[in-house]
Amino acid sequence: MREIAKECDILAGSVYYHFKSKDEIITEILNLGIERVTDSVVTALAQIEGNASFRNCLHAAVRAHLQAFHVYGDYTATHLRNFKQAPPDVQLACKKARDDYENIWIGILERGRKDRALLPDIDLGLQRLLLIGSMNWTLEWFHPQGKYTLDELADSVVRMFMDGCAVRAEAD
Amino acid sequence: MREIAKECDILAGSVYYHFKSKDEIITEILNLGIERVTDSVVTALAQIEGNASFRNCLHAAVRAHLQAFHVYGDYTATHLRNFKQAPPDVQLACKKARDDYENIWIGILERGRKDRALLPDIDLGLQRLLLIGSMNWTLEWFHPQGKYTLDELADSVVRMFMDGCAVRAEAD
DNA sequence: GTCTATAGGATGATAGAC
DNA sequence: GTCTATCATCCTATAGAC
Repeated sequence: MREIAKECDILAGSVYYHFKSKDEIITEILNLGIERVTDSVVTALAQIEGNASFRNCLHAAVRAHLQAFHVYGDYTATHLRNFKQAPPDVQLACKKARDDYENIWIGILERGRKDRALLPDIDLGLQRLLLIGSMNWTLEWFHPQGKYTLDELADSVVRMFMDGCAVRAEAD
Repeated sequence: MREIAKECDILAGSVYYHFKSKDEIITEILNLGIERVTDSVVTALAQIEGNASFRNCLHAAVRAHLQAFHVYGDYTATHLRNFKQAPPDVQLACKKARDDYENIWIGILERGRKDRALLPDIDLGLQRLLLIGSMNWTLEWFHPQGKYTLDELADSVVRMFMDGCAVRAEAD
């Protein structure tokens, strides 16, 4: 609380005029994090043409998700890093926003299946969690100014999810 | 420190007979975490036959990595969850063990390329980080007693990494 | 809306007895 | 090897003045 107050050039006690408790601050930060990444993905999807392929939609969503915490998003990065460690009632207060965001991804992948762009025999729930996991874990190692650009990262994520890395038998 | 001591049925001050500081305890826990997952993967790779395919090797390593923090591994899970937030000198004290473990995965994927099992034009460094990320993030959502078994999880990870989820054009 | 002042408790760590 | 006792500092939060 003292550090937060200092950043605002006030003293610790004064923060309690704006927020009832530390947990209320955390709740607001975590919810802002989900709102930002939701906005980022929704906006990206709205900007592509109506007849874009599933692959292009997926690519736009992946890029927007990654951008949300690597380029703009302190709130989103904080959400990803700290949600699991937050107190139970704080986690509960984020549930709706998290579910809404999850449903966006469920919708994206379901569309892929409907378009026959995704294999019919895979578990979309499991694949979705692995896809999002591969993106979220980039918080641990990716730096936008480093060896790879964010666009290269997004390309690789889509490519691994869609095509994999294996050499296919030529007789396929 | 008081909680750690309680778990050992001693008092907080007595812990300092065994460890110089809290950071020394953290360092030891984090290093144990890497040692355990390293052992798990090395053992799994040693147990498969010498002429096993790259895909089988990868599968064994993936399964061992996931087992290390979902079945046995409190130390490994703690490492994954807390390394990034640990003090700089603690992180430094884990560097060697982490590099050694990373090199195991680099070796696995390089073998895949040498065997022509992996596409020649992908960046193995980037793919490795995405693969490991998709596994490590399962800490956030996977429960061994839940909807999916650990074996199903391992299968899905390998399948996404190798084959992807996209329907391939039949004319390929 | 911010301040001063402080309550009430937790924290990491130490000194010296046993 | 563990204890008692404690230091010095940190923390979240509150009450009341300005």
